[in-house]
Amino acid sequence: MKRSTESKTKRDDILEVASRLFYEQGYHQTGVQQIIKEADAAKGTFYTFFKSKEELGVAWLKARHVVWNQWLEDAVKPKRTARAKILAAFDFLESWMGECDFRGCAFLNTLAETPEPDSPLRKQVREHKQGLHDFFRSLVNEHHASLTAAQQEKIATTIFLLFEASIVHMQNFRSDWPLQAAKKQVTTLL
Amino acid sequence: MKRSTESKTKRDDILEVASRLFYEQGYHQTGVQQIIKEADAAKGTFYTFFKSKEELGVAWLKARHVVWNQWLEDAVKPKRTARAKILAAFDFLESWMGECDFRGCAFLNTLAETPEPDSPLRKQVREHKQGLHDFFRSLVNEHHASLTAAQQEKIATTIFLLFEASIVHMQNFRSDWPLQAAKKQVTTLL
Amino acid sequence: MKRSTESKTKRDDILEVASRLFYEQGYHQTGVQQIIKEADAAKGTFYTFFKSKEELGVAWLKARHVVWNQWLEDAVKPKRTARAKILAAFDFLESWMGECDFRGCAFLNTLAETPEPDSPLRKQVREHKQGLHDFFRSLVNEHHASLTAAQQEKIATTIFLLFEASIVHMQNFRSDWPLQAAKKQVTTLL
Amino acid sequence: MKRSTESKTKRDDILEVASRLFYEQGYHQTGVQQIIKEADAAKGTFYTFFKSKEELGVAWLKARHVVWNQWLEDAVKPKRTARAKILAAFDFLESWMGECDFRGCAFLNTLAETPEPDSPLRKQVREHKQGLHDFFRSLVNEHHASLTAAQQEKIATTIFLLFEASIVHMQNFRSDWPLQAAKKQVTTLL
DNA sequence: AATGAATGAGCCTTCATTCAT
DNA sequence: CATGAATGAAGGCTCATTCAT
Repeated sequence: MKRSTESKTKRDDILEVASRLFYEQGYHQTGVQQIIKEADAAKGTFYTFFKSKEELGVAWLKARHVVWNQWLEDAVKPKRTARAKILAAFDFLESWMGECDFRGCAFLNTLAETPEPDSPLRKQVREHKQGLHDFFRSLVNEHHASLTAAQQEKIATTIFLLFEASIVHMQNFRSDWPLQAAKKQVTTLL
Repeated sequence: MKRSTESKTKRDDILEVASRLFYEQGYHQTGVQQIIKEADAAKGTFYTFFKSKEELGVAWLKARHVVWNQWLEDAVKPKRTARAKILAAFDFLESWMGECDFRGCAFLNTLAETPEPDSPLRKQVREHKQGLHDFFRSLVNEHHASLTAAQQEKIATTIFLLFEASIVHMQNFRSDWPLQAAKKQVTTLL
Repeated sequence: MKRSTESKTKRDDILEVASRLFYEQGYHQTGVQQIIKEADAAKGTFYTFFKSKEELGVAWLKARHVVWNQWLEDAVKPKRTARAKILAAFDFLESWMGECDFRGCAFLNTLAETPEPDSPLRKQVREHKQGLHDFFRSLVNEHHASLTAAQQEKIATTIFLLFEASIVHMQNFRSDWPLQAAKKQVTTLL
Repeated sequence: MKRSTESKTKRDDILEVASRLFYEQGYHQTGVQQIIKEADAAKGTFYTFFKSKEELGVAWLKARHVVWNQWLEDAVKPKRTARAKILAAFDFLESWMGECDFRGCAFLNTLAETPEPDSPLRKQVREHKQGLHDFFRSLVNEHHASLTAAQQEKIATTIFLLFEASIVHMQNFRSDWPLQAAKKQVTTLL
């Protein structure tokens, strides 16, 4: 029996539960005990699969990276033009925030929780955000193909920053006005 | 012995030490034990002054609000025009980030660490950020006096969001390119 | 101004609050902090009047002794015969138990809480119960004047024990059936 | 290594030590720290086996219930008649009190220490005492088979109450006179 | 007479991790 | 693979008491 296709392993259970809890409660506020309890696993089982809590944290962010990017891609795929894709990214933000358990960006939250800049967790955060920045950059380059590289970069980064700050302040104020303002501004820039 | 004029009270010691540790390590990662140890205080002394760790957290953010706003005001005061004041705010960000122990924004970090939206900590965060938003709004209103309210609001919020995201990603990437891009964009908007 | 007649001293406040809390929560479960807080007194004030928590405990039991005996006497006084007085004592138990905050006998509870037999608290308990035993003894002697001393003693002690166990098990079962059974038995004995 | 047959588990150590300390010092006066120290266990080990101190308290009372009932049964078993069994119960009391560390009834002490009537601890107390009441009731019914139910009940409850108060006041006065008086009275009733 | 800062041991509980089975 | 007993430091907080003012 190949587990990968037919059934979920205990490792998957743990990762799944941890992902939910890390996101909802924060990485440091979530204990290994709670994770294994909700995943119905034993202490030892946990450490069979993960060398440490931090390694689980990294696995979480790696999986989250894939999942979140898929969400973004799914939202953007239907659109034809680069401009429409960028705006669709902001629309995605709106629908994401509509979820009942919106707690902002898992990566930014982890960044804030993790002082040590060289920690494995922080590396995942940087990689993920690098990727998002690149995402906007290539779309802007496509849309504003005639602009200079410096001009393109300014616009791409602006959009990236507006996107990021929208997430943060929707989390903060529990309202979508930051997103609406950002979207308007982005429209102007394109 | 009049403590108010001659010497620091133990309460001040505790708050001072806690402010440093909360900022450097995060609120939840910092234990009461570490605080009192570094403040050279007894357990009981802590709870003579603060009903709970959370209350200390609130005291920290309240003090931080005052201190940080003073930094901003000091940076902005020398400038005459509203436009110059806004740009000076971004310059302040640059010098702030230059500090060896830059760990981003205490308020945004606390936001990320604190899932419960109605927690006293989160209230402090909202108040502080509301104030910063207002700060940019009034300067934009002054500078762009002839624009419609809606246009003013869009610009003010954009600047606010760029400011915020700059902090977050300077913390994330440990580099000032987010700030430079933001500043360029803000210059364009004014 | 004589405080004793005109106004309550802080000492009285403390003793009054402590009496309530000791009875409701138990002696050991009640902290000095809670007492002074509810009595609106300072730490130092507490120790001005009471050398220690234990001394306050003794003061509480001494006062309780007086108050409780007064209750009993008030209940018994209207009756003319010794027999009626004894039965009135059991009736008093019934009305006492009817109080919303009935928590059994302060003295027996303190006995149970206090392992050290020679503690000042335990001494108060013994004195109080000695007095109650004497109370029943003299009434039985009066009622059964013609019996031998040994016979009198057996009856008096039986009544005393039934009285005591009634209190304990009304506290335990939160019902008055122990009292009703005891009263019936006592009626038979007289 | 099969623990169940060969050696005592740490859980047993903890429960055993706790049982002694809870009885000797009282439930609330005994800290988890002291228990694990005397049981030579780690903090975490304690909470591997018991969800909370209260749960340990309940486990203690449950075990005590079994043990104590066994003592009683052993004392009563040799006797043939119901009457003799009842008197043997009081004799058991006497030998029990002779133990050097007599501290009264664990259940009654816990009752006195625990204000909250619906606490799990209080439930154990009620169950245990219910059982003891039943014990006397069935013996009285057997002995006084010809009496009415009401008469039986009065006698059974009287005996139960005399039994209980004997324990309490042997603990209080550190003497067996309460027991002797109770026994004499019980003899009269049978 | 009264204040409240200061102490440090102790409260119950959770932490991340190891390891023998 | 999987279990769960075992560890000991640390979590936030309360305890009874002292003492300088």
